[in-house]
Amino acid sequence: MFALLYDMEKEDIKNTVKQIFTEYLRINGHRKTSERYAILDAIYSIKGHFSMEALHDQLLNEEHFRVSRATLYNTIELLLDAKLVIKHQFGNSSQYERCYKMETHHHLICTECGQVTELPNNDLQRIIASSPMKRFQMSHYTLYIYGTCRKCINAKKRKQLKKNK
Amino acid sequence: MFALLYDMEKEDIKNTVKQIFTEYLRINGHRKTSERYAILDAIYSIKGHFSMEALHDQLLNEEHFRVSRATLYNTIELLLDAKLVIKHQFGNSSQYERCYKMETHHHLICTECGQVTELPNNDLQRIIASSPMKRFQMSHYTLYIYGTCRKCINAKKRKQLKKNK
DNA sequence: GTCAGTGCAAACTTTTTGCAACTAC
DNA sequence: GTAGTTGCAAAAAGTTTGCACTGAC
Repeated sequence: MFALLYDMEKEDIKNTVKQIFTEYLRINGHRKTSERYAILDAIYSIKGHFSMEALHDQLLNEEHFRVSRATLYNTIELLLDAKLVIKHQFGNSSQYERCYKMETHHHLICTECGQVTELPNNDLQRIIASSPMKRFQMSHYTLYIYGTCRKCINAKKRKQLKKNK
Repeated sequence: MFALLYDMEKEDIKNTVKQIFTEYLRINGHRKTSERYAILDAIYSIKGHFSMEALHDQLLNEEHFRVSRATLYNTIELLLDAKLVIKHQFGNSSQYERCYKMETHHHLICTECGQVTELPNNDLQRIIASSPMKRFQMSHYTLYIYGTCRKCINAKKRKQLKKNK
């Protein structure tokens, strides 16, 4: 039952972003192509952040929809502009994330293994949003906290112990 | 006189990071090569953030020292590990920045023109540093605030006015 | 019918890698 | 002398671009 409700909500969001995107395309004189809607749908089916490759795979394997990389990059650009997607740059390749109705969260990035986890913190969010900024109109922000995750802390400890034996 | 003092302080910092690096190399069993020290020196001669290309140019033109890209990437890796340099990823290429005795600052990134400016904010810094994080050992963080800079806000306004005429 | 959008492949940019030569230890 | 480092060039990875074809309007 709860799962069903959750799925309905997810479909709601998908429909809403589709409407927002349609409106965006209309205002900016862009065409409504099946590729663009397929890409938007795929993105809003992915839970966390994703790379271009992952998005391409999602489309191909889950939605059985093949698009060229050119179109992918093209469409992401529109979605960024429409504020439906946000771009990150941890690691070596760009990472993207859907951002409509997403809870605010920050990113913990392990410099040992590259794992990215999310850290919700509303207080921090509020403070940053109300931070005084002269001569600058803020649209969004990203906070990346680098360090060592539990797993890698333990791995390091084991390594150290072994060395001292 | 003040300029002189400032220069002396700058030399002080250069010497200190040199010592830290020497110690780092010793502990980790790496060799002390002239390339490594030249790169460190070049980095601490650059004021803000820099790309690999800019660093290569700085070495070639200002310090008259030629190193291969392989060595540059190699050495930056050591400097990151030694916590003497921090890595950013705005734009398309990685940007680096010296971080010994740097005042804490955050980055305002204009999504129109790509300009990056620095925003000092110690309150924010304190709050982030004391933010509770389970199972994660923080080493450093980066806060990027995206939006539109004054120059581009004005440019937009002018464009809008022109349109409405 | 027109032209924005797409797919494809080639080009470009940034970073990584393999290997021979070099040099710090 | 040995093994870590360097330079070079080639390869890899990620992104952009040019061009002919397609399809939204």
